[in-house]
Amino acid sequence: MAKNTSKHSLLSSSSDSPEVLPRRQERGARRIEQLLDSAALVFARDGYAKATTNAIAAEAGVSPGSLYQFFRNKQQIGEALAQRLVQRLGEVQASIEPLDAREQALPALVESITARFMAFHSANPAFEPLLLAADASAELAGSMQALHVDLVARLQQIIRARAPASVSADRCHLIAEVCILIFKAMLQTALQADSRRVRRVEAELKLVLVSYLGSALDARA
Amino acid sequence: MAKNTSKHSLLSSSSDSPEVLPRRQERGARRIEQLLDSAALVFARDGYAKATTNAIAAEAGVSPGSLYQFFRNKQQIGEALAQRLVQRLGEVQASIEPLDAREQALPALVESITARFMAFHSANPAFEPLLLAADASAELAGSMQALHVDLVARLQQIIRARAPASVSADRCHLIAEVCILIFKAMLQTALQADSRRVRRVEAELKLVLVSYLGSALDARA
Amino acid sequence: MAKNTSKHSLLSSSSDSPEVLPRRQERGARRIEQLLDSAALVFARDGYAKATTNAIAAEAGVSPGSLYQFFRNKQQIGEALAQRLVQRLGEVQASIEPLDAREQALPALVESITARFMAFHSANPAFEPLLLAADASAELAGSMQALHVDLVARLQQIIRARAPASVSADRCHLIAEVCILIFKAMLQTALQADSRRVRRVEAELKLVLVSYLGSALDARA
Amino acid sequence: MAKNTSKHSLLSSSSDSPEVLPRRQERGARRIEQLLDSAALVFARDGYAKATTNAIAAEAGVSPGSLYQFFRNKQQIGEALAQRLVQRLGEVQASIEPLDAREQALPALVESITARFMAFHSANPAFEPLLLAADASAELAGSMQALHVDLVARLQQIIRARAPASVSADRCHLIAEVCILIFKAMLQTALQADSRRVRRVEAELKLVLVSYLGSALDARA
DNA sequence: TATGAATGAGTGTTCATTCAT
DNA sequence: TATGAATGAACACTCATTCAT
Repeated sequence: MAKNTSKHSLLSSSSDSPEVLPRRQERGARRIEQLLDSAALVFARDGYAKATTNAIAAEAGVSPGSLYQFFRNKQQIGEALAQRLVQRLGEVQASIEPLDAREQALPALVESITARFMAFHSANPAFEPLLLAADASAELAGSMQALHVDLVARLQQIIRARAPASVSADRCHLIAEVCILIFKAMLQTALQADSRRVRRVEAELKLVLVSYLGSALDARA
Repeated sequence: MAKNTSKHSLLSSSSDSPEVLPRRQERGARRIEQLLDSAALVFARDGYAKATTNAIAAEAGVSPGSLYQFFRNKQQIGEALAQRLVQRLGEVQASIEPLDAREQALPALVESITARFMAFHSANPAFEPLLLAADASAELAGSMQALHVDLVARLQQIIRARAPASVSADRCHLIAEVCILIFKAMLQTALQADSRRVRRVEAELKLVLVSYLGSALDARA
Repeated sequence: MAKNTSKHSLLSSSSDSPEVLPRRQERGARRIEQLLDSAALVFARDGYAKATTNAIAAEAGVSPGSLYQFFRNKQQIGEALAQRLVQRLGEVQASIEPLDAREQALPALVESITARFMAFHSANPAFEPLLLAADASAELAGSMQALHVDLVARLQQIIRARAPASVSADRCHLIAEVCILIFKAMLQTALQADSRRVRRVEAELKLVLVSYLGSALDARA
Repeated sequence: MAKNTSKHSLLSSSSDSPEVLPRRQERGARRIEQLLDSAALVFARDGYAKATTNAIAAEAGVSPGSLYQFFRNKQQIGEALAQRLVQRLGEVQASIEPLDAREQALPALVESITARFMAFHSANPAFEPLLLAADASAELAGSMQALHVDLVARLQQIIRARAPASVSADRCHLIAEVCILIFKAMLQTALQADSRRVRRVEAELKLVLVSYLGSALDARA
């Protein structure tokens, strides 16, 4: 039942699971985390395409060969990173109490979702380069798709809680998808040097979401 | 009418006569167009980062060396392509009669702008990979910036024509910028195989824009 | 006696134990020697400018990539070779008992210095192409400068031992420098096919040196 | 008898030869001179090996194709330049009254020869890079050999005039050869930035020559 | 398990030379 | 004759991946 025996769980410890994990696996899991951290750093610094596996290994202070003990190839590193992001997203959401979507005013709702999204982005610097790489070269599309789907699913739940009965589940899904698209757009401006401009664009995108959700979730729609 | 509207000449004209361009330069310009066409194809197929200059040359049916007769390096090919997009955008806009922005209903306005944008995208397959490359690696950021600025400026004009006096030019600029961001997001879904889903997302993004512009350009705002 | 007199290590030692060098590093150092040998051969055969890194790798029986595991680029290969020459020069000088410069007659002194110089040249076929490359393209000038300086310094010592007190250290330096210049000129004839002519020129250059040193070190000068 | 119908003669004019040269050839000769001037410049700037034919053409303001109308390949350009140097050397020598070798004191003789040599070097910036290229890659050795031989022959004459009868022609040749070697060594220092050092070395090399010639031409030798 | 040397196809780019105009 | 585009083999160098130790 406990799903968090997953190797890569940040929270897993040797005692939280009834079956005691061998030291070996534990060490291996720690190593993987460490390597993914380095990969995230390098991807964030150089972008996925320009990042080299050697640079990742060097960043982690291990040899290239060691890297390949844990990952079949570069792509798999990206995929594992994406998986980790999915998982962390889950942890974040689980750790905080769910938004009281029904009660909050739309602007406040958008504000809080946005804030979380941006916070997640800040805390996970590999988030955005992976998103871009997935769009740009389709080699990561598969694994990032999982992240996308996860993101959409989470948002869909919130939206459904808020939507009038007249709005179908399917429609909610679509709406969630579009919101995610807009969040991604936001992400890409977030990198820019001019932070004042970034803040203005962010504020504006919140307005976009509020307006859009206002129309889309209108009971009369 | 005059032939020297030659658009992309990288060659310095010997300036003998303003009227007649030497055959040589004409041929050179044609070659450049042809090479850019091939580059666009390859960028669209493989993405900017994975595209190789040799592949571009092969696609154009010329030797690698020929490519470098016209472009200093790979980056410059991307830049020239971006320039060409800027210019084509201008041509498109010039060729059609200006939108009567003041008269059209908001949905119709959004519809027509979107349609043009998507048509441009379809007609220029390199548009989107370049956009992505610019976001992903910053080596094209400079030249794509120009395209972005151009896009924003054009949209800003339309928006200003439509906006009430209470909305400042600066704000119009911001609004235009945000719209472009949303258009870009649209682009990225446009590539997907499932065309039905694409159409639904597109329809939804139009709703996004209509809602947003409705709020943003509201005289009472 | 200790093994860690390893000479050319470009690798940072992990400094675990001063006594026993890891096998790895030893192998690496050997490989570097081997690669430099091949480089010396190829430089000697083709000259520095025309030598290709691929040819050097092929000569060493390794892949091009292997070369770059040890050297950043072609220039660095030349530089490492120059360093090795400097070091070997030191070894040679250390291995033989110092010339009793004060006692020997000038012709005998010149003869023995010349003989060593030419022997060194014969034993190190890359000596001369590197010297030429340094003169011709300035990209190796820096590292060959070191060799030049070393050469001059060694000769200066010998000359000072011999010179009367009236000759300043500075002047000795200049004299040494000029002698080295003449040695270099000698080197360039040493390559020629006609060995009889070579021997005659060599004999003549010794006369040059004897005459010159005779004048320059004359107590009355 | 008149040997200066040679195409490349700097001094040839349409009237100095009994057979009137067609305009075509005249123009061609001028073009060749012009191209060689550019080549000299580029060789002096970049060295022979790094100089590109395209750069030479560009420097001359002509197309690469034009260059190959006059020279079969890069090597031939170097060779033509060498030939021109030989010829200019002849002109220089012819234009000034011959050294009164017999009368001058040795130091004065050396001084004047050196001065001419260095002046020639300054006036012909391609002199030295070609010399180096000839030594470094043997592809120019043939044509530079001609220059070398010419140089030696000229010097041999002077030396013979000065040498006592006891010194054979053959020996004079050898002496001349060695002097040229020393001159070349001088050339290589002449490029250096530190002009004070250059002058000191030059002075010293004159001493070398005086001492050497003093010994070599001594009647008792 | 960890290392780091080894691999080798492939990358962007160059440049002497040719050729159509 | 002059042009400049075209050529293409070659170059220096990279990097994802493998392998001997």
